Order: sequence, then structure tokens, then C-alpha cells
Amino acid sequence: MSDIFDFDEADVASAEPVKAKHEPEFLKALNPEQYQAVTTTEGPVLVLSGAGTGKTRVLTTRIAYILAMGLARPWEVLAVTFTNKAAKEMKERLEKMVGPDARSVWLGTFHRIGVRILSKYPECVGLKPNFVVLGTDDQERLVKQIMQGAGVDIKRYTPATMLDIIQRWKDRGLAPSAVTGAQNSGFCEGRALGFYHVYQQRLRELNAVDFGDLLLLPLELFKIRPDILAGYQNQFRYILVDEYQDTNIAQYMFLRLLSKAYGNLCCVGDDDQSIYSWRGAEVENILGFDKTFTDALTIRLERNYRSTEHILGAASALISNNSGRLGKTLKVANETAGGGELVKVSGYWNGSDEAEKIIQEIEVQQARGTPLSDMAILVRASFQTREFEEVLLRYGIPYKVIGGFKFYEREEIRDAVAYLRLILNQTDDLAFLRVVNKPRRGIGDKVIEVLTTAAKTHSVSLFEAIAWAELKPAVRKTLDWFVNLIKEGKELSKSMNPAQVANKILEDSGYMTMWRMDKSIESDGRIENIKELYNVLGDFASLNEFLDYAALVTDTDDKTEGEQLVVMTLHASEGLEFDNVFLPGWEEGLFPHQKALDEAGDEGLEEERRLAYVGLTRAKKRAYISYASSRKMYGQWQNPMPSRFVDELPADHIMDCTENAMGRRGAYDRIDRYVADLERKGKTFASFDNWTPNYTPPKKTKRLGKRVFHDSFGYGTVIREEGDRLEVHFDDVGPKKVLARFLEAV
DNA sequence: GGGTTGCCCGTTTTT
DNA sequence: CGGGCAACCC
Repeated sequence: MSDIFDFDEADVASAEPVKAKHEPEFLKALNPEQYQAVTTTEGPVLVLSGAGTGKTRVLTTRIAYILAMGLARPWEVLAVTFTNKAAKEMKERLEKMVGPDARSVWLGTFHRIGVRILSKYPECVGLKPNFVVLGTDDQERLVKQIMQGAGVDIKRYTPATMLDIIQRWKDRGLAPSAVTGAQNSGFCEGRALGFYHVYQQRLRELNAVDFGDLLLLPLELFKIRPDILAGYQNQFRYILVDEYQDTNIAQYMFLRLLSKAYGNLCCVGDDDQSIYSWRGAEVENILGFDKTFTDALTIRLERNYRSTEHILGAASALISNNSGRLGKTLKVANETAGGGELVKVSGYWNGSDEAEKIIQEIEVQQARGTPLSDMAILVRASFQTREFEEVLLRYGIPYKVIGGFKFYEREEIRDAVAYLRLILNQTDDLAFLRVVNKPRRGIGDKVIEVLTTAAKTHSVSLFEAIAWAELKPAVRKTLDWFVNLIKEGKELSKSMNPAQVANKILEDSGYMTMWRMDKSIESDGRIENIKELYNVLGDFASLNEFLDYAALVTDTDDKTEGEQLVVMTLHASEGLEFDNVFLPGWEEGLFPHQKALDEAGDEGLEEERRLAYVGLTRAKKRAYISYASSRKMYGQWQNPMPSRFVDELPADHIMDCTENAMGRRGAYDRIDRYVADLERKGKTFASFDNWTPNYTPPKKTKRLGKRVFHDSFGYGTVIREEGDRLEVHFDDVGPKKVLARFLEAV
């Protein structure tokens, strides 16, 4: 598993590459545009690659072509992706085409490439070898510490927001000294920039970097050391970039710098699939490619090999509502009789109705021959997965929720990794703080304070400070034991494999016992996860090697096993394809998401629309869009309107599958709700013979019996409610009818 | 130092 | 409605 991310260090300087005379056979499999994208090796090239047009094929074939033609040697080619998954896939496909040479190509995520460069010259940017890459939780803790230390009201100005601001600066390639007054955020009375300074300083003290640094620091390095930059510029004859629409400004600067000597930069992407602006991606990179790179050639891949005409027609019409596009017209490469099935659009009464009907349709489709693994439910927000999980469990259908909680972000895994980090490196203060009192050993804030002071006066790490600090006997005993434990682990790691070391340390420290004693429902899962970690560790020769890997990998369990239905967010679906795709929750407020509209206005709306486009274009044969007229969000029933995206779908490509006779359905629904209400109150439901369809259930029965406060009448108890009109028995003035909005819950 | 209660707030997520 | 966190109490 680690081998995917290793590089063969074959950068041996030798003579020029040897050029070949004949075109390789594999070019014959390409269509004319793909052929052009592959063989136009010189100069800047932008490949606008629509959904399903064979972008990965172009990228891998292009590298294979460059190598086969002898235009460069493997280590002179740099290919960057966003995700480990994409890198892995590309590497595997390349290996099939060119054999072991693939291992010498610089192929990896931006971050992985960044680490590789930084590991070679750590001192130039103030790092020591073996620096730590921080996870989000460590970053946030650090920011919080800094802000609290500066006396900031953490509730008013949250560390998460602060960290976000820092990240946006880093996304733009701005070190603290480069942020100008105008770019400083108004956040926290303009103190944000100051915190950024301190944050970077603290990172260096801890010999740590965050994800943003993996790009920012190489850029800094190139600035300070033009000789090193020149070395890389001369090395990389050809640079390729995947998912260019998702790059941020720092990544753009990185690519621009490195491609300067040869100018052979090939970016592949689709502006219509840019869905990550909220984390710093800059659509301008792709929109302005031909302006920033002079003489750039733009090649459009518009032949779609994936979807039917109806799916493509619906998707194209939808995305045509966006302005500021580079413009592509997707054409079906393989025509189907009648254009395939129409996109089905259904309205349902509520979220659970929607979930149930979708699962039923999935069963029908499965019976008709589509394997579960060729179907997917794509949701806008992760809370939507819950409703589907409930139904899937009830129906006994194997499924997998992708994304959500990542393996390496789980508490128990971060803890276990922290133990390992500390064993390898006793100056890792963050790891120390994480595990010193886990399981509880009676080491609290006070002891940490003492250690921090001792560490400062003797300029050592917290772990080393234990030897110097003045401690109460009981604490002394515990900490000496802890020191011993870690040192013993260190000793063992010289002779044992990482899995054995981890097992020993997690047992001896009492960490495993802590979870075994834990009665909560999650504890079994946590123990399982740690066992899974032992498995992963078994693949590594040393702890060091494992930690390098773990820092940049967030998921091991994204792969589905056999016959499983996948449920995931639209964001996570980018780059994937399925026979049948289900797109629930197309409702105003949810999709487009209200927050996207509030925060980014029209831009936000367009990004939401691109997300819808991404979702639709994942489908090969069938797409199902649906919305519910009532949905529980934040514990409250909402009655959203169908999404405007539903209206934007062209009539000739869709079929309205909403069950007819809405009136009847309306009646049934109201009865359903009434029954649900009765059940909630613990009553049984007798018969709805007497029920007229006009019955409207009271909106918020849960206010009954609640204590409330009224400005003029004082405290009281709700005794009856009719919509917003409540009858309250006030302690002082007796029963009164008042409007809910004049009351405060107590 | 550890457990409990009460309050706030609520996207998307890779590395 | 529920999770996460901070203030509060033992």
C-alpha cells in the first residue's frame, strides 16, 4: 500500500533522452481530439475535458507517449493530482502501459510532491528532517491555544474560522509577511494576521507543517533558493495536471514556476465541474488559462462515452444556465436507440417516503439485472445519508457510506498514531499532549502548566521536561512510568515490526483497556478500528515509514467490497460513474444550499448548479431526481419548494414520476402525520374513517407543558396550543392566550 | 481532576 | 433534535 507513494530515486544525471522514430500503437485507441491532446507535447495546453470524455485516458496516454517517444526520461515528467485515489489509479494504468518506468515518474498529489521537495531541503525553510504533518484537529487546537492566550473570546471569534482564514491565505500563496493590510481580514478586530504570524512560528517550533505549508513552503523555498528552483525547472521537461479546475492560487504559482524552463504544461479539467471554491479553488485558473499562458492551445474533449442522450441532454440544459463558462457541447459517443431512458423526476411527501421509494426502485433495478455496485445515491449534505441508512438496514441491503468519518480522523486512530509519533520522536509536543492523559492518569491542566514552564526554561520538549519539573510524588510516579513506557516502545521499535510495537504500547499504556471498559456503543467499533490499524501497520517496514504515509492519507476504507450500494455526497462522487444514479433532496434551501446562496450569492448558486451537473453526469444509464415536500432539518419540519434546478430540466429529457392524484396523496399524508403524532404522544390510532383530508396537524406539539417566560405576564406553563396561538397558565396571572413569538422558552 | 449540565448552532471536504 | 463544548460543581 505504501509503494504507491514511494518514488524510485532514479534522478541520475545522464545524457539527453533518446528519441524514438515511430508512433506507439496505443495511440490508435484515441479519438482525434484525444490524439491531439496526447501528441501536442510542446507548449502550454489546456484540455477542456467534459464529463465522461476520457480524461484519465488522455493523461496516462500522454505520459506513456512522452516516454515512448523518448522526449523525456521518467523522472523528468511531473504529474499532479488532487487525491491519492486519482494518483493511485493513474499510476496503475501507467504501469500497465510503460512497465516499471512508471515508478520513476513524479506522479502524486500536490501535497505528496510538496513533502518530497521539503524533505530534501528542510533546513532552508526552518524545518528539521522528520517534520510532522498536522491533522485538522491539531491545527485547530494550536489556533485555539494562540487565540485564548491572546485573550480572545473564543465564542465570538471561533478558532475554526481563524484557521479557515489562515488556510485561505495559504491557498493564495501568502506567507504572513506577504499579507498586506488590505488583505488582512476584519476578523477579530484585525488581529487575524497577528495570529497567523504566531501560528506559523509555533508550527516551526514544533517542527510541524500543516497541509497548506506543503505548498506554501516549497514556494518560499523557491524564492529563497533560485538555484534549487532552477534545478527542478530543468528537471521537469513535462508537467501534467489533473482536475485543474480545482487548483488554488498557490498551486497555480507552483506550476507556473516549475514549468518556466520548458513551458510544457498540460492542464486537464472541466470548468463546469469546479465545485471546491469554498476551500480555495480558483476557477479563474482554468477560465484564464490562455491569458496567463501565452500561445496556449485549448483542446476540447466533447465526445461523451458515458451517458445516454437523455442524461446528457438534461445535464447540458441545466449547466447552460450558468454564465462565465468556457463552453462545451457534450455529444454522445455511443448512440442508444431512443436516447435511452428519460431522467425520472419524482416528488415525495417527506424524506423518509423518498428514501423508501428510492430503495424500492433500487431493488427493482437489481432484480432487473443492475448490480448494486453499479448504483449510487448522491446527496447534497451528509445528514441525508441517515435516512437512507435506516431504510437500507431495514431492507437488509448491503451498502457503504463513503466519506463522512475518515479512518485517520477517528479519535482512536489519532490517539494510537500519537502514541507512535511520540515513540519515534519525543519532542513531538502535540502527540505528547494528546496521549499523556489518555487513558486518564490524573495529569490535568496544572501539571501541563508546570511542564510547559520547565520546558521553556530548559528549552526542551514537554516530554523531556518531565525530568526537570518539580512534581508531586504521585504525579512524579505516573510520569516517570509514562516516560519509561515510551522509551521502552522506542527500544522495541528497533527490533519489532510497527504492528507489534503498536500492539504492545497500546496494551501496556492501558489505552486498549480504556476502550474495553467503555460501555458506549461505539467502543467495539473503536477496538475494531485499532485492529484494522495493526493490519495497515503490518505493511510497513518501520514506524517512520508508516508515519510519513499516514500523515497524508485520510482514508483506507473508501473501497467498496463486492456487491454494495454506495451512498455519498455529490462532492465525493466527482470522477466516478454508475449505471444508475439517484439524486434525492433537490429542494430549495438544501440544493441549492441556503448557505451557499447566502455566502456567495450568484457565484454560490452557479457552484451549486455545477454540483448538480456533476451528479447527473455520473449516470451511465439511468438518473433519478427527487424532492420531498416536507423534510426534517435541524429537528424541525420544513416545507421546502422543489429546487429551481428541477425547473431547469428540459421537458423532452425528463419524465415526471410523481405519483398522480396529489390530492389523494395529500390526504394520505396528512393522515400519516396525524397517526405519527398520536404515536409520539403514546396513544394508539383507532381508525381514520372519520378523518377528512382537510385535517392539518398542529405544528409544534412539543411546546405543550413547556415552561415559558413572557415580558408582561412572567413565568408560566403551556397548557394548549393552536398553531402559533398558545394558551399559557401564568404563575402570577393565570391562563392567557398569547402568540408564540412573545414567549421565551425557559 | 473529573463528571455533569446547559447552551449554542447546524454545508460541501482533500490533503 | 442532537452533538460538542464550556462553565460549573463535587
